[in-house]
Amino acid sequence: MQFDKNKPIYLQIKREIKERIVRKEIKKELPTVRNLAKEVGVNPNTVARAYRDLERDNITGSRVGKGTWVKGRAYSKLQKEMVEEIVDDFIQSLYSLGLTLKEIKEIVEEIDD
Amino acid sequence: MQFDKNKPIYLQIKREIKERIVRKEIKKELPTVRNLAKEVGVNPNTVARAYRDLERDNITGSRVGKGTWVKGRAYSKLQKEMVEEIVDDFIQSLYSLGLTLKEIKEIVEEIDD
Amino acid sequence: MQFDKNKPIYLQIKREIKERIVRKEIKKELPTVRNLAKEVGVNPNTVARAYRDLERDNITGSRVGKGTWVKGRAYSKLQKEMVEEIVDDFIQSLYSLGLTLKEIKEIVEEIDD
Amino acid sequence: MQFDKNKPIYLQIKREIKERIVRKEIKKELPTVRNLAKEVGVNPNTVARAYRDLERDNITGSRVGKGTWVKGRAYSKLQKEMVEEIVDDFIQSLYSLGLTLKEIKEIVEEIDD
DNA sequence: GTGGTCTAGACCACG
DNA sequence: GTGGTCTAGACCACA
Repeated sequence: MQFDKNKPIYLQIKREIKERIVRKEIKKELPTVRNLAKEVGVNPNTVARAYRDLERDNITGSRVGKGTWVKGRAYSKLQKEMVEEIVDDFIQSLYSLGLTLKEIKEIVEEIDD
Repeated sequence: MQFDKNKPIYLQIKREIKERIVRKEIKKELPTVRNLAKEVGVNPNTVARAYRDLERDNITGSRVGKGTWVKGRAYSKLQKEMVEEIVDDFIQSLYSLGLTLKEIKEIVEEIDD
Repeated sequence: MQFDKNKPIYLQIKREIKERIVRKEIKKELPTVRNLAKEVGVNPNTVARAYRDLERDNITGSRVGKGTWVKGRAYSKLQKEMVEEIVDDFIQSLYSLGLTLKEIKEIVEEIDD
Repeated sequence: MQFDKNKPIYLQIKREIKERIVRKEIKKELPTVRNLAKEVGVNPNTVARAYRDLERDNITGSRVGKGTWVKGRAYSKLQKEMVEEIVDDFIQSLYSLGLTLKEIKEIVEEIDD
């Protein structure tokens, strides 16, 4: 995995996990701390910190000896929350530049990539 | 001014200035370092650093005793650059969640705020 | 049964058993390891560990083929010990916040739940 | 500072800080991470973790280069929250042993330590 | 084998 | 000088 060196790695891992959950690549069990650490090439502590954050946000649960898993209702909640946040930030950012909602919609309509 | 504590203040000030330029609230003269520092409630050093960055990015020019001003072609360049970056990030973020361009456009169309 | 994830399950089970003894819901015979494991939804090993602890603390006795039982004087001893510990912890915790015994007593008097 | 080896040190530090705030021994500025680490004899990372937790709980704020401080309304909120939690736990624990509110109140009235 | 905690030591950018 | 991040490596108790 490639990391943006300007952002904390543990936050990038956290986001990656959340995206995998929303894309349904992770349905229940998360990789173990050590396995993911090896996979992405970082220290296990760094992955553990991302996992701690996810659990604090009520997205995952864990138990020593049992592993880490996605909580029951996390998927649908996550999907909705993340899309909303991204859209809100987008609108807000363009508002800050003085664009109107009409102009924003026109810009998006013309995207063809 | 409210600052997001996860991002360096000097970068938030820099962005604020750029937004004011794009919104044409600043047309030529920037506030003095001291005045802006007082206005947003931070150390003058922090504002000075933002100003240094803006000059390095060729957006502003300055001379001792003459203050700081927006360079000639900065406005149109800035406007285009910032909008592009915001839109690209937006599309990329939703792609990462598995959405298609069609779905993204539908979401934006339905915004009514 | 609901478990506090910050405490070892076997300790929570141990406590649950002790509470049942003090509440006289268990007078002599303890449930078998397997039955209790099924009842509370954990691995029998975890229950077995709790039972081992109880026996080590001289609260229960067991013999193969005869099951596990509460020892003769355990009830009154347990009752006294547990209440004392809870009360001491309570007083100590409020002392740590700077409250006086008088204030603590007033708080308790006003409870009406 | 003495630590209970059965509980995570960072949680004990967190609690200690909260108690100091409620007792008004800390009014605004917290000790720096490194100073507190030296004072209590643990690794700075351990103190940093406690501080992170406090900030997550909206009790403190911090900035790199500026230090850590108690947030404006944290004191009164903390005082109330901590007392409530301790009292609730106390009542709940004795309920679990089968005591009635009347019995609990009698026990507390008789404390003379 | 699992997550959790802790130490030691390093580096970084902010203010 | 400050908090924040990261690595390396160790130990622990739980399941």
